[in-house]
Amino acid sequence: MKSQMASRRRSRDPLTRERVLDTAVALADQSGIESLSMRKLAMELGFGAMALYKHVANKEDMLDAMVDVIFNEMALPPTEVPWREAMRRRALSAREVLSRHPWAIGLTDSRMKPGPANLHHHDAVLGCLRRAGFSVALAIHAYSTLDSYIYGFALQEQSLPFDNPDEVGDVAETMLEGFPVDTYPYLAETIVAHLNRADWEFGDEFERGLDLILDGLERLLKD
Amino acid sequence: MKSQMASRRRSRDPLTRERVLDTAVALADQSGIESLSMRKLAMELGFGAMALYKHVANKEDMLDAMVDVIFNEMALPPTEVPWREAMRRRALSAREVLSRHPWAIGLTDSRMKPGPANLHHHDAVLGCLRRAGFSVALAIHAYSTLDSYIYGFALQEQSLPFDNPDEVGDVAETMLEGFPVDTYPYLAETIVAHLNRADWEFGDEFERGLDLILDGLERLLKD
DNA sequence: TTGACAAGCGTACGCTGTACACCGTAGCGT
DNA sequence: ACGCTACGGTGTACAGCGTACGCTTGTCAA
Repeated sequence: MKSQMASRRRSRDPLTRERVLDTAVALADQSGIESLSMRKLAMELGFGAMALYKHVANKEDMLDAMVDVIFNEMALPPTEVPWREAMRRRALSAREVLSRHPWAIGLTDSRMKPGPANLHHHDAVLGCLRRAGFSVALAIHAYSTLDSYIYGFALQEQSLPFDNPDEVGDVAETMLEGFPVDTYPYLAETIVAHLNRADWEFGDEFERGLDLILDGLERLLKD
Repeated sequence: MKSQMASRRRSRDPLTRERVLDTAVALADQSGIESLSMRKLAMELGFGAMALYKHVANKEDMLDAMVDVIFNEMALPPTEVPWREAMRRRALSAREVLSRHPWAIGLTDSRMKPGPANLHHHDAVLGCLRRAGFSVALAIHAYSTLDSYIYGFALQEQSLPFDNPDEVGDVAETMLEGFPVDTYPYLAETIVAHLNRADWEFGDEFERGLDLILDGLERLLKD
């Protein structure tokens, strides 16, 4: 009789921190971080709002933990390949994860408290570089440059005014109508150029820039 | 008699959109964007909360406009110097502005509506590159790579756990106490290395990475 | 059996953004 | 000179937010 009751509500298994965080991430993915409220999250889980606070100190703490959850999704640099390929794979994975969870990027705002997954990731990346012969200073430099690029690209990608490649043409057209071509001649030129290349994907730029940076780092390492 | 009254309150001159935006930026700079509320902003200006809405459609609109205000602060690439130097100066200016207004970085979240200053800036940068001989595709590539780096660096800088170079030593020490050295050996190594270099500034990394990217772009341009 | 403890609930408080009705004044057409 | 309109600023009100606090209930140890 008790077990019959248990299956009435889809979420009547007990609440856990993990379940809270995973659901919060899912909700943020589908509706945006700004619309994620404790009440809605609790309702989604089938509990009262205050139940969450038994598993999470407060919303700040929850957001920090959510960031660590998505850090956990990013692939560590594989150890069995040369540093350049390892860094490349990690970067691609990081970008992919960040574009699945775009809200995580802006969340670093004043969020200067790294979680364990974050620390572990940092350690793995630094280790990969050090073992490949990078000095401590050069490893920091490489890391800083690569991560700046990765996060920055994700940030830009997220704020593009289109969501998928098909829309590029439409957006370009409406933009051209909107503003005077002679005020922004180069911008206009660029947009027109993309009207004719329906196959263009902003995402492809990522690997080109990444390789440019990796080339530079390789050169620095050789000296 | 009227003019005597006029000087009673420091803000009794009429409200303008510009005054609203400037004060909002100042308030965000000093107390963080998350504590910027319409009521507090209005009070700072010496008006009722709803008075703001005569000059700003809503908070979203205001935030968009604030971003454009800080875009206006960033130096355009100068036209009288070669492209590489022009890009370099623009990048340094952009970073400086973003580090004075850190809240602006995270604000691009879903803020895919560029203001006029933003568009003008884009146009100037693209123009600088095109005039220097970059093809449209290469100009986009260069722009995307540089801006990703600039924004990403600002993002990272903002989320560092220290606010000025003097604190680096202290933070490093407390971090080392906090976590097991053998769990994060490379991280620990890196921290220790910085304990001994009190003169290190994360900001210096910016120019090194920037030059690395500019080197790469120069090579691409030559082909 | 008792007693402690943990999980979840309900209510309430102070804060937020902003819709709406209202008012005084400046400027304009007549 | 008169009246009208439009505009800038105000006050109130409402729904939604994060969360402090006290309560109930179920579980397990002693």
